[in-house]
Parts: sequence; structure tokens; C-alpha cells
Amino acid sequence: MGKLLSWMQRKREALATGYFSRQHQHLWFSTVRFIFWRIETTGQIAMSDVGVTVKKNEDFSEWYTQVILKSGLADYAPVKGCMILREDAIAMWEKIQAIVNRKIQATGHRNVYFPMFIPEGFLKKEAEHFEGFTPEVAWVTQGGNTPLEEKLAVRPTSETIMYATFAKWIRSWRDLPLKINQWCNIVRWETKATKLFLRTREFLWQEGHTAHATKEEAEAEVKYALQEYQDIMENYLAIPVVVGVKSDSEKFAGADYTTALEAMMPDGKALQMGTSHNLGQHFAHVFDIKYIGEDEKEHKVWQTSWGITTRTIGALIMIHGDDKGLVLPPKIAPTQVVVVPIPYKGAEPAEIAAKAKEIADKLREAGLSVILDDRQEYTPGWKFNQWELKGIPVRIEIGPRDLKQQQVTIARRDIKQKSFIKENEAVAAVEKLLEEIQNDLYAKAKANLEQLTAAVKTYNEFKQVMAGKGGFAKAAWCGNADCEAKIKEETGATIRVIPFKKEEPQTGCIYCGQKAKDVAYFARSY
RNA sequence: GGGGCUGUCGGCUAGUUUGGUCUAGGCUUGUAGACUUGGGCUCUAUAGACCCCGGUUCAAAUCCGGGCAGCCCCA
Repeated sequence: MGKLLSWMQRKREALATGYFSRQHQHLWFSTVRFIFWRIETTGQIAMSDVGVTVKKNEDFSEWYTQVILKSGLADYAPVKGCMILREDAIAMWEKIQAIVNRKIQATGHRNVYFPMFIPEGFLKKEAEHFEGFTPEVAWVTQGGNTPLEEKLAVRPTSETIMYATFAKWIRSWRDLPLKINQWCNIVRWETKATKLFLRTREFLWQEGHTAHATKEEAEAEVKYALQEYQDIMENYLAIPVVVGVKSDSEKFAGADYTTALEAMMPDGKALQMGTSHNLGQHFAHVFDIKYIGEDEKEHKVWQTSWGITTRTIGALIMIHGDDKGLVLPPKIAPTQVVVVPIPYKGAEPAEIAAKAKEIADKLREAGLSVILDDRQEYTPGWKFNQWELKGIPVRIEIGPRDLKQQQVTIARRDIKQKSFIKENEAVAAVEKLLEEIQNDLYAKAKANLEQLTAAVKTYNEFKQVMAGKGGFAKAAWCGNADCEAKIKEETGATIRVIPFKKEEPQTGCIYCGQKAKDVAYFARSY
């Protein structure tokens, strides 16, 4: 009772001292809120929360998350760092799968599936490999109610479990080359800084694994995989990449050397788009993968492994997306064309609907993926926004005006431009437009990459780049890992790649000034 | 690896500073209907939330501790 009284006392004091000022505050905030509400409800651009509410160049990180969630590509899962890939994301991944499968199957690789559980002993066999992966391995220690005698790793990559089996499969030179690939999920237990698509504890990938009789063959395979990846990134995803070799400190744990593709994101951070490793004979030694050659002698095999992941979809979103949402390259878009009928009352709605269907069918016959959005319950404006959010490359509108003039209205997503095409030329025009969009997206991304690439001559210049907008800094490097480590410590930038296209260093090492070995691409990275 | 911030209907949020008229308000979305349809139209009705566990207290969305999740910054 005493406390109640003291509360009433305090409340009375509060009322006496602060009440009116709070009322004023409240009034003021209400007014401001009302003004924003007017802007939102009357403005051309701003609208409800259905769309993306931040601008790409104002809050990139928030923009990225919103685009993914609101376009319906993915969602968060209940477990930290795990994501749900939704219909459109899987559809895109399936497109990538189809392209990769077509390419590698044409060159004699075949798909397999190995188990996701790897005995600890396997993982431990190659010391460097184990050391590299062990900090982020998830372990199964119990089955049902019974503790396991040997704990099982949930695969962080499949070299060890595959190569234990390779040792059984490979006996003779006739068994070589062995070229397999698998599509699967991978678990790497990231502790923090997880991000949709880019860094998740579980992700999907493709891992190719090959074994060869000679070093030269393995080298050719490493190069082959990387070239195909480059083709996919540039000619399908419309993402320009820099290709080359990783420095020793960045190479795959257990490899002789790693080659990689690196792309540049709009926020100035690099993203690794794929890797192709030359494993040399390290695994062949520890797993005892040997064959009897034509020379009747015993030899160890030479191996490669290479992979790309669902991460590439994250790059796609970041590079091509805009303030209205996703922008998808036509070759990867799950749906390439959406047809929206615009039915006015009293303006032959049945005819418009029929015409829309006719156009959609014709486009489908031409091999395009088409959605006919004839939902009655949404207005055309609402549909336009929705399909733009989802990044569908081309939209066709068919309304009374079009009907009368025997034309269709074609709108392209990337530059939001409308044009009017005679109805009987529609299919050809759309096909041409899709190609144009594909090329324009690449050209634009290429221009951005060039703009975010700077050749630097001094360490000061280097630091300025990294402290500013970021991007690639092309700089001379002596080859010493200490310099690399210092640079990372001081600027956050690492060597992303030492390009295949060698450039003569114009200066000494950017850090120590000693004679430079290479020109390397440095950047902060995801 | 270190530091900081946040968690309220499906989404955005008000309320938390100062525990109590909060039986948690608004907008949006969802559902039903009407009206519309060339850029997220309008109206009516209706549904829907305090992250989890514990503590303090007569009383917790509000304070404290822990957990889980998300975000940001630095290395």
C-alpha cells in the first residue's frame, strides 16, 4: 500500500512537471508523421511496405536484404545462418545446374552422389586440409540415444570421402581420367557475420573431382573448369570476373594452388564466384590413390577439384538489382516475360483476355518462359510493381489501345522503357529485346567493374582506395606473405587474385618496396 | 576475434526513458464483399502481436539476468 501511494505521488509529480511538454512533443511528432504519410500516399515513388523501401546507393546492406525477402527469393530459417531458398531462387539454381551439367557432361564428366557424413579419420588424413576446415566443421556425435564411436563430420567439402573411394576404383591407367561431379549441400559452421546467400552455414553447390594420369592433364582440367565458369558468369549471369591464381595464404587447404574468379560488388567489396583447385598429389599420397601405368609401374594420380555455389545468386542480386528490386538477366530469369492484360469495363474485356493469351502462347511456342498474369483481383499498376520487384526482364501489356492498333506494349525491366510493337512482330521483338537486355546488363556491370578498379603506385594511394569507395586495387607485390598479412591487417584488403594476364610491375612491392614479382588484385571481400 | 544496437499482429511501427486507463493504438497486408483496372485506387466488414526462459514487484511489452535470432562497426 505504501508503494502504491509512492507511485501515485511520483505520477503526480510527473504530471505536474512534464505533462505539457510531452503533449507538445506528441503533437509535433504527429505532425511530422502526417507529412510523411502524405508524401507516401500521394507521391509517385513511395508506397506501401510491399516494395523495397530503401535506395540501393543509400543503404546497400539493408537494400540487399529487403530485395531478397520481398522478391520472395529466400527467407530466414530458425537456425542462425541458415536460409530457405524459395521457388524463384531454386528455379535460378536449376538454370545454373542445367548449364553446368550440359557443359561438363559434354566433356565426359558424370554426376554422382556421396554421403554427407565423413568419418573424422578421413578428414584428418591430409593435415593441411583438416587444419583448414576443422574450425568450421559441424559434427554428429550421437545417433538416436547412442553416442558414436567415431564422430562424423557433416561435409564441409567432399575431397576426403570421395578420394578414399577413388583409391578403390582406380587400379589401372585405363581407369583414368576419372571425372565426376556432384550437386549437394555443404555445411560450414560460420560463427558470425552470416548473410543471405553470401555466407550461410549451409549452402548448395556443385563440386567436380577428377583424377588424372599426368600433371599436365590435371593442369588442363583446372584451366578448363575455370574457363567454363567464366563463360557462365559473364555470358549467362552477366557478371564480369577477374580470373587468376590465389596467393598461398588464400588457396584451398590441401591444394597445390587455387585458381579463382572474382567479381566486384557495387559496395566495393569483392566476391569469389568460383574456384578450381590443382590438388597435385597430396591427396593421392594420403589416400593411396595409385594406378599401374602403361609402363607397368605404379604411379600416384594427379587431382583437381572445382566448385560454384548458390553464392553466385547473391552476386547477381547485388550487381543487377535496383531501387525497385531484382533485375534478372534473361538467361537466368525463371520467367522471362510476363503478359498483363489491361481490361477496361465496357472495352471488350473478353477480347483483351483472348489476345493476351494468344500472345503468351506464341511466346511459349518460341521457347520462352512466360507468365500470363490474368488475375482479376489486382490492378495492372499493382502487377507492374510486383513483377518489377521480382525482376522479370520483359513485360507485355495488352489493353484497349493496343487492341485497336494491333500492337502490344513492351516494357523492359532494366531501364524501365516502354515501346510499342506491331502484334505480328511481337515474338521476334521480344527475343531481340531479351538478348539486348542480357548484353546491356553485362556491359553495365563491366563498366562498373572498370570504374571500381584502380592501378595504384603507392601504399598511400592504396590505403585511400580502401578507405574510400573500395574496389580492386591493382598493385605490385613482392610475393612475400608477410607483406600480404600486413596489408590485410592495416587495410582489411587481401589478394583476391593474381591475374593470368600478367602485367609487368611498374613499381616495387606496394608494401615493402622490394622488387615485385606480380601485379595482384587486392580488395576487401565478402 | 573484439565492440555496439535491436527483437510488439504477415510487414512497418506507437507504447519502454519515468512499470499501473495497454482490455496493447495506427498504417499496411490477409480474408469477405462492393467499386475499379494504361503505375501499388477507394469504401465497408473482419482477422491478427508484446522472441523464449527465469528474476524483481501488489503489478512487467516496459526493469534485471540468461538464451535464441537479426543487424551494424572494428580487426
